[in-house]
Amino acid sequence: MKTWNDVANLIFPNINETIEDLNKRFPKRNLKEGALVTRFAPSPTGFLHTGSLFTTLLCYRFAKQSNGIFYIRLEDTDQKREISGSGDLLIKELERFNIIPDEGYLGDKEVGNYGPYKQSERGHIYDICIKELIAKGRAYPCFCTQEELDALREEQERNKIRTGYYGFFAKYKQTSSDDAYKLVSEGKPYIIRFRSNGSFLNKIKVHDEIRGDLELSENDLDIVIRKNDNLPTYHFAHLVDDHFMGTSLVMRGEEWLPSLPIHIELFEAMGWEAPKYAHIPAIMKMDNGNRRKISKRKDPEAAVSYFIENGYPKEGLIEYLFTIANSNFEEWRNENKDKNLEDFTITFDKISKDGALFDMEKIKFLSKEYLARLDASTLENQILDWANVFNKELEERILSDKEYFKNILNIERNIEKPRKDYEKYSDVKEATRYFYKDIYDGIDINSYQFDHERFDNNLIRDVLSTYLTKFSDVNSEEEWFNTVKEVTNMVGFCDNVKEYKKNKEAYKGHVGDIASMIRISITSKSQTPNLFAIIKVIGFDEAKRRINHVIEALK
RNA sequence: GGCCCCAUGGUCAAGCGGUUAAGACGAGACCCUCUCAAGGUCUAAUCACGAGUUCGAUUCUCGUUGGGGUCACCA
Repeated sequence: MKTWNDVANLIFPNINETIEDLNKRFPKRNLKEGALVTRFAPSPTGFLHTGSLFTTLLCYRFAKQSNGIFYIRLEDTDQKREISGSGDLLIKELERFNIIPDEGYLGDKEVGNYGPYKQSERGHIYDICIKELIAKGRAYPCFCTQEELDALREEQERNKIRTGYYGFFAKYKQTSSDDAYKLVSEGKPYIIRFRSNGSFLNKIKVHDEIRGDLELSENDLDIVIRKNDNLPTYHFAHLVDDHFMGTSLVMRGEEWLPSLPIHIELFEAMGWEAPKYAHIPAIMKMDNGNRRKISKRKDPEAAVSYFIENGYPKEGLIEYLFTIANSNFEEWRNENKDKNLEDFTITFDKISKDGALFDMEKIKFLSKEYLARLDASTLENQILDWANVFNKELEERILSDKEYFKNILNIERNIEKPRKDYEKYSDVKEATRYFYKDIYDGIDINSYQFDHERFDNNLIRDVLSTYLTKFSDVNSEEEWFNTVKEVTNMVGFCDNVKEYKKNKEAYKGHVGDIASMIRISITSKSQTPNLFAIIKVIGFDEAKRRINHVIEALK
């Protein structure tokens, strides 16, 4: 007669260590009361997902604000879906968002005493646990073929009963240790399943940090814990890793909630204390009137790289994610505009229970807000960083005269209510074109947006010529605008817009029309920041040259 | 379909048995103004429905409806 212990030894002849040995190798962390250990555990299957960034941001903050540990573990147990190099990329993208792990898988290296932090390198550890589970009779080999499993599912679906490998349908659950031993030694292919003792009819009480007390059906599924590639499934790897790595808080997407009973039973079977769980709602998107989870396939904004490539400041995205993470964040931010994110304490009870619709408008608003509050040098550097990778032409233009570019950025900046012109770095290129002589000279005069309905070329030339006779290099905006008003009166326009509106027939136009002609001449555009500020940046002589240039061109 | 989660304006949401039901984004209006971007002031817009508990329900309970998730040798 063979026992389960014999089966365990047959399957794992070379495993001599025990769970007890592992407990010694990975001792309990010595952290002070309340310190949380959290982790980001990505699969290396592509770029960083906006939803992952969201969850990670929360994990990171919870660890940091409690003086705990945040680490990264690479969940690379699905070799079929793995995209090589994406693990490194994930780390780099996280770094860009100032998420610096205390330990774990860091791309080119690993830091920390609880490794390895790549699941594909932890096979030995899982096997030790599985071996003990088999010896205890809580796991067993299952010899079902994929075809058998498919047939089972089909049959269950046909009979409208719950699908899955459980109870009566668990073909090898009742197989004796003797028979199992025989089948394994015959070389029949198998995988390892967990032996559940649960009943679907029983309810278990579980606590979720976000959702509170929940009543879920007990698990009765004999889930696969070791696949035929000898690697564990997510469920089992989660159990073992989060136990030995000392994770105290597991934050993950709410799609994991249905499998929570599995994890609870797994922890019980091992005799380990389960971590706290917090299931984060998914970020949603409106699609044809229906909500759905944002998906990398359909939604560009589901990839964090979308924001980076398009030149959104990372701070805008982070601020946005905080507003949907904690509903009191916006209020706090409005009262503490200059404080760092780290000064805000996030709490579980302010995390929404249902998924927010992704609001691009709000990100734009927050990005504008952020960029407007930066000083010119910082902004210049950020734009350069972006342009260096994504827009060489812009980079070259800025580098041709950094000081000049900074002057442009400084227009109406260092004041209480700074301009909000840019929502992303990429906006700068178009918005600042006319400041550059060569670009300005290349613009077709016919594209200038003069109001030809009201003013013909002769009148415009007359106005500009008159203006040139009065135009001088003054230092204050008031002085400058007085000149404009003076010219306004000289050419029979009204220097007061309100006055003009009351009595339109008496004048050819108003001071705004005059300013507009000058503006268009100098910038080629009808909408610009403060004209005087622009003249100051490009210089009096250049402004004069441009006006002359337009007078000539309009002949 | 089974199971689970969720439900306040267009969006994010405050509220935790009695409120004129906050605030932010967005929308609209007006003011300011040499245009724009802002800024200021204001407006419109929400408790999914039906029972029950209660003197009183947005709030508590149940049901209905709706939305979402999940049912793999993927995570």
